Amino acid sequence: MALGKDYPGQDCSLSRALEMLGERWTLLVVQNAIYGVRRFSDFQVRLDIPKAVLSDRLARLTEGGVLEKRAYQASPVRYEYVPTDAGVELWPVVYALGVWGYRHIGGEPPRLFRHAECGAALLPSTDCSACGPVHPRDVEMYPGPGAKRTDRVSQAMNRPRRLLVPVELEPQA
Amino acid sequence: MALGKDYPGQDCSLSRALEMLGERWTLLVVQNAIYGVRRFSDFQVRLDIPKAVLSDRLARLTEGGVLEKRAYQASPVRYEYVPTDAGVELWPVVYALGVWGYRHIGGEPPRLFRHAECGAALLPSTDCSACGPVHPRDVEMYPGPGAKRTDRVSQAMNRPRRLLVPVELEPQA
DNA sequence: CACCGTTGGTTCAGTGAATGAACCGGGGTA
DNA sequence: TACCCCGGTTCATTCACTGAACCAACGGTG
Repeated sequence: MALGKDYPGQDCSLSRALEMLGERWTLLVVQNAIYGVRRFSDFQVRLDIPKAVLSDRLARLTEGGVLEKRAYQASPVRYEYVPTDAGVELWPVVYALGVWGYRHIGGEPPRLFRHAECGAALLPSTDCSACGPVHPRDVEMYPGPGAKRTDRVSQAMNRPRRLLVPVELEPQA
Repeated sequence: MALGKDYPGQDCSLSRALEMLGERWTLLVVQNAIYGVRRFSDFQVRLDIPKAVLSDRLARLTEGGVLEKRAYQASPVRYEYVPTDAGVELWPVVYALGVWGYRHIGGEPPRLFRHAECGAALLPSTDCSACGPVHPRDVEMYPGPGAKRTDRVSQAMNRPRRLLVPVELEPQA
């Protein structure tokens, strides 16, 4: 969406945010990063995203300070992409858009969220209905009736789990 | 972004929301509709958006139930686009993305927001720091240090005003 | 040693979408 | 009559997305 062609002349914070996040796939990558997806191949499996686009999006998000790229092993060197603080602060955006999609476009919710400390559901905002504002690390995600994907990464995410905790795959059968 | 090419196989509410809202310009159109912009030419002046794209976005948002198109006069027939309830519910999304853009990309905020009843600023969420959740119609917007646009529509929006109230232009000099 | 699998990519041709300029048509207004 | 406003449509060019093929480093297997 952006890539050299910005929203020219806009004085708006929203347009600046969309420069970074508004391209196709970008916000889905960020969402999955918050859900704990870390590795190139895991993003690819879960999103069915063309490799060239994923490569571009990860690079731009890294450059823009939303994700951090780091080697999690040497020889062979392998990379993971971890949300920065700025990335974690996109949780309200991702959640609000998801709630809107569920409410106004329909279908079953594929994932539900509750405050891990007290078990209460989140509001339409990311606040806990009992305790108020909740950091995403204290949010537990569990599968809802709309969960349909069967790839290995999605399966690993189908157990109740906290946000931001890295997804670990089962060793392959 | 979408237009026949969806996010195939995604079971996610976010991807469904992005089908409707994720194309270039779409969220900026929604934002301005919430700010009170109503007419084709006013969107165009404020956004510097190509007419063909604006036409497409307004049609898709109307079809998707985010905006309602209605004639505000006959002879000559003239149309306005007004946010539906579903459109108004995008206020938290628009606000959260704007806050993120301001915090993490920088620049001065072009607009500030306060709870009209009590005058207190909004939190990073759309809640009032004193009173809790606030409907957008009770939010007052006023220009911040980053307001730069000089077109007639932006000028008309530079007085403190409630969200959702239609922008009325001064008769031209 | 040859070969294969995994991870994390790049390259490239084809297709679809955005851009910006030109044009259009129904009414008012001078 | 001529001109302007509003709300568009059309079209050639440019740009981005897609999907398939390819690549390279390394480890493991026979």
